[in-house]
Amino acid sequence: MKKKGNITIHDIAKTLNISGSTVSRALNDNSRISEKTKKAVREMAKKLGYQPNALASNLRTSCTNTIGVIIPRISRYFFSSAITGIEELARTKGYNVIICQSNDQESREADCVQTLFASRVDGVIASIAINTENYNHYKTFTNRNIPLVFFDRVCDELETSQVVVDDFKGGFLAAEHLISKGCKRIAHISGPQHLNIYINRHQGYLKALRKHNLKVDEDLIIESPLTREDGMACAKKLMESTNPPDAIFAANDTSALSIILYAKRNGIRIPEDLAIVGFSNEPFSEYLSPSLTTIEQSGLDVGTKATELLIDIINNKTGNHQETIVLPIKLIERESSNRK
Amino acid sequence: MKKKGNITIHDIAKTLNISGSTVSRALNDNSRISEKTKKAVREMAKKLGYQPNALASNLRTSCTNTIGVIIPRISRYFFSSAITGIEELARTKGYNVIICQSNDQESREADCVQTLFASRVDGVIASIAINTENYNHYKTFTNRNIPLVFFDRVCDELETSQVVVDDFKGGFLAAEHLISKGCKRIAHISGPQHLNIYINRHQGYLKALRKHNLKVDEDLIIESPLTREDGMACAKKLMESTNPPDAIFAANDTSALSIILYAKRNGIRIPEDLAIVGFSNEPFSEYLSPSLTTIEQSGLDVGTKATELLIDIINNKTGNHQETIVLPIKLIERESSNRK
DNA sequence: ATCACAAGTGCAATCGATTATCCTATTTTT
DNA sequence: AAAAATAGGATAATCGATTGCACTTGTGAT
Repeated sequence: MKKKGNITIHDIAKTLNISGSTVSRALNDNSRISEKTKKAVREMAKKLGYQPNALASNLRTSCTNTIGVIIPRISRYFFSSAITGIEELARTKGYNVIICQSNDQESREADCVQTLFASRVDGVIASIAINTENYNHYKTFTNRNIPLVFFDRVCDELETSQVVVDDFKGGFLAAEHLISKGCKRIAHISGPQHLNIYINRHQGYLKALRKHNLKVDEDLIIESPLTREDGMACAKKLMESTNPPDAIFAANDTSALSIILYAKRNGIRIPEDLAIVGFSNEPFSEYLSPSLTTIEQSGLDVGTKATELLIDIINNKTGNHQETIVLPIKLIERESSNRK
Repeated sequence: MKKKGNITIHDIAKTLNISGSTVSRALNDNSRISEKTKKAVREMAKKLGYQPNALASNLRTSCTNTIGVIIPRISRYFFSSAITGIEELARTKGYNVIICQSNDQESREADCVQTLFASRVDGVIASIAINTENYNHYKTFTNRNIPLVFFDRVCDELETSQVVVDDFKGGFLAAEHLISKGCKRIAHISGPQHLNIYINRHQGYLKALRKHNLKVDEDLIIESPLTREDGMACAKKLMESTNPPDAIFAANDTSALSIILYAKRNGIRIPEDLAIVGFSNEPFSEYLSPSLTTIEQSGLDVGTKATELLIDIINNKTGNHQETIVLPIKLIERESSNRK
């Protein structure tokens, strides 16, 4: 039995004594319906409190007007602002957004893929979990021609479009900035080297050193998962070595924070003894003491751009979609690197 | 636009030479189907790569296994961790989650309601936009018997279940803590007084003052939208008055942050001249200089609890659902109030 | 008048899964 | 052995919106 309170187009049709198809067309502003009828339908729809049933529409048209998002964790500022960008644009274009968090675990990421696929999303925007090394689960989408756009942590193995920030330039600017402050032994705490973003930050760092004829000391380069804890361990390792650095470029702000904490606890002066540059401009970076010099990347812009790209592909499925968009970054100078 | 390569139960039925209904029942483990048939169906489903079409199922059963969430903004840590809690539990219970942001605007909030209703979500978890004063749009859900649970910023006008933290006690503890540190003139920067959470924090503050026989000075209580900018204005107003406070309890960490910045710029020593307590324990609060004493509230717990409640209601629609769950808070003492 | 054509609608099939109801062999009961 | 019960499965209606096709009028052209 029909649930009361749920008005369908047929209820509208009945009260106006016209057919359901006419109501449907009127509501969709089809040119074959006269203005007069459209007006009557709209008014009656409003009067009855009609709410379209997206399920029925989706089933028929087999498009859900829904975009799926897979991210490592929503509680990281960069990702939550990316989602804000995604949501904002998606909603104005008439799409819903379903968000799944991988918690940076490959298996959870595979679950997310299944969930989004079962929901028949029209397209997917994803940023890869930090420990994902096998990308096969994403083929669920590519195999079935479901548009897929990666952002930030992208994957070159799959032929998709992607949106990234200029990590290479970020690494370059960070290192060059430290060089300009007179630092000679610049360490780098790098992220997992199977992720492009960390490779690029690393490469940018190397390029700056070479450009300014500083020799690259492999002992000053550490690969790290970039957590609070590991950042602390890296700081300790670097600063207790026989020939410690006079500056550190950390591949994210979290590990830069750890370094600052370590330095404070051990009487190392920042920036006099040790200058520090991070990456991301997390909300806390501005308020640290000393405040943290870092590379700003706009999650909002990345999210917006990725959505733009995705909707483009959805609306125009033909053609080769392997665009890579690189968004600009910006060095934000603060106290942690402000040597005279 | 139809995607080919999508296997339906009828494809399975055809290859096995049985009917679609049998396949459906087999996949749903219905007792009327023999084990033998079930096994054959499962195997064929796997072999063909069958993926159920949730849309069709949802339309027929008119339940979507989807929970809608309306929050002010995802980029605030409290809300993003609430979502993490919601997602986590929802997913293990077989629900999807659709998130909408109101951006703290009433009109956007009304849009979110429409969107979620059109998606035919099975239930909704919401936290009210800061400037919402009319709650009629939420009646879209209550009128149609769609379970609704509020959290944090709740609404007493509608008869729903809610999950909040103990804001009253938080306000009380914050003020009492300042009193215990010897403060005599304790100001309060309060939030919009149409929102329960701010009323309660305010009331808790008042109770602590009365308990300890401090007279309440209305000049020391300011209502504020609690933004960065307005926090600065409040600090200025309070500290430039003829009889400035020796402590401030701010209803959120953002305005507490503003106060700290103001004090630093104006040579006011914290906590010696001015002790400060915030509310929320934002991620940055720990790293401020001085670090900020504040009230910790767990977004994760609130989200989890709200989801628990909602799923309960969904599964048991009868009965009167107006439970209010109050979760504990905790005072976190840091430097900003650490007077001898 | 006759025909072609367009505007404005209605009819009925369709999307894929679910489910009330019906049907046909077996098996069990008396 | 006849009747009843049961197992196992098939049919067809259904959810609500969309859409290809057919149909009715009215209008202008021939």
